[in-house]
Amino acid sequence: MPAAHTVTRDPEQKREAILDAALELFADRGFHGTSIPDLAERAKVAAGTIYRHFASKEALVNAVYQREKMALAKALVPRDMATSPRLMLHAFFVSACRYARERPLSLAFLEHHHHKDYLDQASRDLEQRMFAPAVMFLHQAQEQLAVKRCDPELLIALVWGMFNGLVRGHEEKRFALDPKALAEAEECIWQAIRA
Amino acid sequence: MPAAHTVTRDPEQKREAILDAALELFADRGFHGTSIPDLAERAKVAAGTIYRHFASKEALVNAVYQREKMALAKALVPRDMATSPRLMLHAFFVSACRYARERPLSLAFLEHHHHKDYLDQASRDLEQRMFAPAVMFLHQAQEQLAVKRCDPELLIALVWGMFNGLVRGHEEKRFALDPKALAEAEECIWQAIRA
DNA sequence: ATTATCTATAGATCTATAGATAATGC
DNA sequence: ATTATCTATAGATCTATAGATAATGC
Repeated sequence: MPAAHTVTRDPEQKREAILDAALELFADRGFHGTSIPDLAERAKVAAGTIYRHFASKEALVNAVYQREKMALAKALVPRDMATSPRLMLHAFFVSACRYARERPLSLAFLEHHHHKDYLDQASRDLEQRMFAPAVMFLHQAQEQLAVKRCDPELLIALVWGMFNGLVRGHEEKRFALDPKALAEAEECIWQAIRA
Repeated sequence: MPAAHTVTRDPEQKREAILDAALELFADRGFHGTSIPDLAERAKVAAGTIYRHFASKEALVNAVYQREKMALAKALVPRDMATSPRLMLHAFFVSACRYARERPLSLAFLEHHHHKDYLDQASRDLEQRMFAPAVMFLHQAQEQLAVKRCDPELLIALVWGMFNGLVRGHEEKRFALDPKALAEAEECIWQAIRA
């Protein structure tokens, strides 16, 4: 049994603590706005310890990016492709809103660090994988004549743009996102893409 | 006539050169990612000169923010309120796209510096003034039963979100914004908000 | 004995300013 | 003579590391 003042020594736990602190501070102040001592203090870890887990500050931000991007991609993957296009959009919208509610810092971090020059190729590649199921769904829905026959990438940009606008407006307290507002927003998104 | 190696000494011109350099570098690398020597080099000015024109780095970024936000607000103000809601949206969309095409750095800067903690009250207040005409237009269009009767702020968030998604997707070369794609996108936006 | 962590700090930045220099106005 | 600009640098950061310390495994 360790002494009372002893802190955790499980390396994996420290690593997670550093990643969690990095998510919070990078989301809040940005990459260049956050210093290693800031991160160390928030993670309750010495500054030097960070460099035992990550080769550099850039390697750390890439690790956070990949962890969060994969978490978001997983949260948005559809349960089943069998239902109607309208119900598929509903499922997507509900999943996205749940993620925004449960992991707001993750979404803010991903928005702020999108396509920054310190992100490496592995981080950038996750962008493609994230929207791949959505592109497939849209193709299918277009063949059923349920969705407008534009470039699926264009439709995705519009839908994701609306969702981001919604999240941002809510964060800035320009409107509340009660069930009524969410239902209205979902219907707007559907009208935007339906054939 | 000044000697050949002499650089400009018009203070107003230096000030503009500093603001222009700041727009470019802050848009590209962010506030904390840009140093005073970086700015001085880009503006072809000595580092000390920047502090003669702006009290601090924060005062400089606020000056850029206010200049660009006002330019965008001016570009988006409708010429006349007499036409139909559909034509009003068309005029807005055309204006926004022209701004994105002609001043891409301005739009990127405003997106990246939106609601950052180093922005002062004067910078934040411009947000309200920018969307005021849009809110008025939406109220009017709702009374004509041309636009969905949701909270106008919600509709603005969706429309502006779609426009941002469009610009970002284009920057990332996920799709081209030729006249056909622009017309399709405009129609999606209209379908999203129409009654 | 080995390995993770912390302490302390080297060396390279960064913001901001003080004082020297050069260009204009009277 | 006055004012903008530049040069040089003080002082406060920052990233990253070297070496000391503390916790575990054999």
